[in-house]
Amino acid sequence: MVKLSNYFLFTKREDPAEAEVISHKLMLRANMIKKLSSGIYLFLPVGWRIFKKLEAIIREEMNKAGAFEIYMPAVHPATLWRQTGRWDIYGNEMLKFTDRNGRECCFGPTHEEVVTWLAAQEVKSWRDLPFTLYQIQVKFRDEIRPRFGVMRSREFIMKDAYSFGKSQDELNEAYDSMYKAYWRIFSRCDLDFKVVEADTGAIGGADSHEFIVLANTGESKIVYCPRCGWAANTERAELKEFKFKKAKYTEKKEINTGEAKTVEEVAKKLETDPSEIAKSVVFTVTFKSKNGEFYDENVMCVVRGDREVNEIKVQNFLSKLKDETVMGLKMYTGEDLPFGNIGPLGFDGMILLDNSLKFIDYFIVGANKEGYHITGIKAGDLKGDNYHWGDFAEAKAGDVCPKCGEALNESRGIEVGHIFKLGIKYSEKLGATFVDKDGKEKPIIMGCYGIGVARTVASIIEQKADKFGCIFPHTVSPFTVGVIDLKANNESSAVALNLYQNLKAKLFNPAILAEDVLLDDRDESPGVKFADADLMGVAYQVVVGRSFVKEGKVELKVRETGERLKISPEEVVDKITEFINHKNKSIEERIRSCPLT
RNA sequence: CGGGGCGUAGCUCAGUCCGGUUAGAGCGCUGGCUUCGGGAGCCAGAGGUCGCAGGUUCGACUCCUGUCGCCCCGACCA
Repeated sequence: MVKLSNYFLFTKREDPAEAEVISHKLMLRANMIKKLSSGIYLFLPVGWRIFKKLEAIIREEMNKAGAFEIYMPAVHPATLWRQTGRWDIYGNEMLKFTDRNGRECCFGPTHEEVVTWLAAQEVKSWRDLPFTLYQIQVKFRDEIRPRFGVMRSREFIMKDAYSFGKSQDELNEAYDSMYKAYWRIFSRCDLDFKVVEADTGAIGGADSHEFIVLANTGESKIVYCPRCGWAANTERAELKEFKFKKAKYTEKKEINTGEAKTVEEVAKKLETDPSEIAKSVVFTVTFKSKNGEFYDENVMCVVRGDREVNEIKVQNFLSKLKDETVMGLKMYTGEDLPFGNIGPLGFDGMILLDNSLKFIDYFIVGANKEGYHITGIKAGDLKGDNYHWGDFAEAKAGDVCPKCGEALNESRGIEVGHIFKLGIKYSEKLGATFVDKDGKEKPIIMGCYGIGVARTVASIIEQKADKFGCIFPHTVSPFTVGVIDLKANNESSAVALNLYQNLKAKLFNPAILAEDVLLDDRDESPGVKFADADLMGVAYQVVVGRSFVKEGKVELKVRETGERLKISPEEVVDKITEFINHKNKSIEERIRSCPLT
């Protein structure tokens, strides 16, 4: 029985001071979540119902994709994480502690180590493969700055899946099947999302895609091609060519640029385009060598002046080049360099040159001397053992699509899902091997696949909310139907109760082990009831009030479209079923648009 | 980790600069009456060790020191 008169719901009229973005404000106001401490939240009945409905969708799709559900512990021994080297790499984001016996532990930020340990324990033969395991479980990541409510919280629940196979083909197959499952999951949430090529970050591996919900408040930036559909995270987007520029200064010459330091200042002073200035940035890069020692090295990165350096690309390039782990990089802060006048000619150290510099005939570099720059430099002038050409620039709108040449669009979004082809990165280190048909012992080939469950809920709100509150499709709405009893007269309440009984029998939802219908029987004014139903995002609202007294009809309102119908109480169940079927059809259509079939 | 801001009733905030009786408002809450289609009205009421700990002072919500918590920005292009 969900009668609001005795339900646990305390909605707020005003925006809480602590919230910045719409989804966070609404989740707090609708009493879906409650903050206990920075980045740590309780889920309350309304919020937990939404969560449970989404969780059930995820579980259903994972099972349909052939994955097996398990549950792994939150607390892990340090030894496992030391074996993969991630005890250090994960750094302060991992919550570490020591138990009463002095054993070092961590609260798991992810589960590659544990699940690979499991596979190492159990898998022996090629006959045992392939399989995919998943769990919906709590994680802890001690984020630098938790933000936006449950969108970036420290403790959070993630669906994480791990595939194990004996060949690249089997990995590809598992990867594609997760891709399709994710497509179905986010389609069933009625989300507008894009799948983009992504960087693999701390998890590691080769191929990777992110599922990004388009929203202006998102923390991810993506570029996508309006013609061929190619899309990538700007951190990752491989750029092959740039719009070619012609330089104003073609003569090689040292010139006085005085106080001009930034690219913009120098370009203004020389009355030319910023793209003609080479932007030189020096990083202090911390490496971890094979024998576990940390050391720093200064590396210069040079991009065309209209570009920005992409640190992740720099990091990935360096770790591949040296075959060592890059722990991180910072801007170099030493006093010995003439900042604003530094350049790749005569710099003592490794120099990374971005391909964008090849798309201008001549450019201007810092002279490594206070107040001076050198004009008329060609890409060919930068030669030597310490020079490395590569892709180090961040993609942005207007860039050339590497697949078809069209100008790219840029958008912001929220990363709700991420899939990786891990390969043998973890299985090798943790001894997860199998004996193949040829009698040889080989490492298992792995993939991993994650969804932020609460983040997905927040992103639905973020993308759909209006001035009245949350909007959900019935698939994840806290209540598919809300019967609002305005207590117009004695008879009307009986009709409302009756409607509620009929609907809840029909709309019992096994996902939440409860009926999916709400009865607002509170002694409140009509405005309060309408406002609360809208705030929570009740998908279909049946109002029993004035029109019932006048004409014996109730009003059916569709939250998403605002559409209102006056119908007799007998028609309500059929009409709602009709709306739901219609919505399901459009969701089906979205599912069918998946590029993988 | 650096910078900024905030902490006063359940919530949103005044008051603090310039120390001085019983610390305020709106919303919410309790009781009563009226009302009943988009956050109703009137009346009566409850609710606060002013984040915490020290200090200065005849006197501290107010000034000083420390501490805890929360939020925002930055930690990236010289």
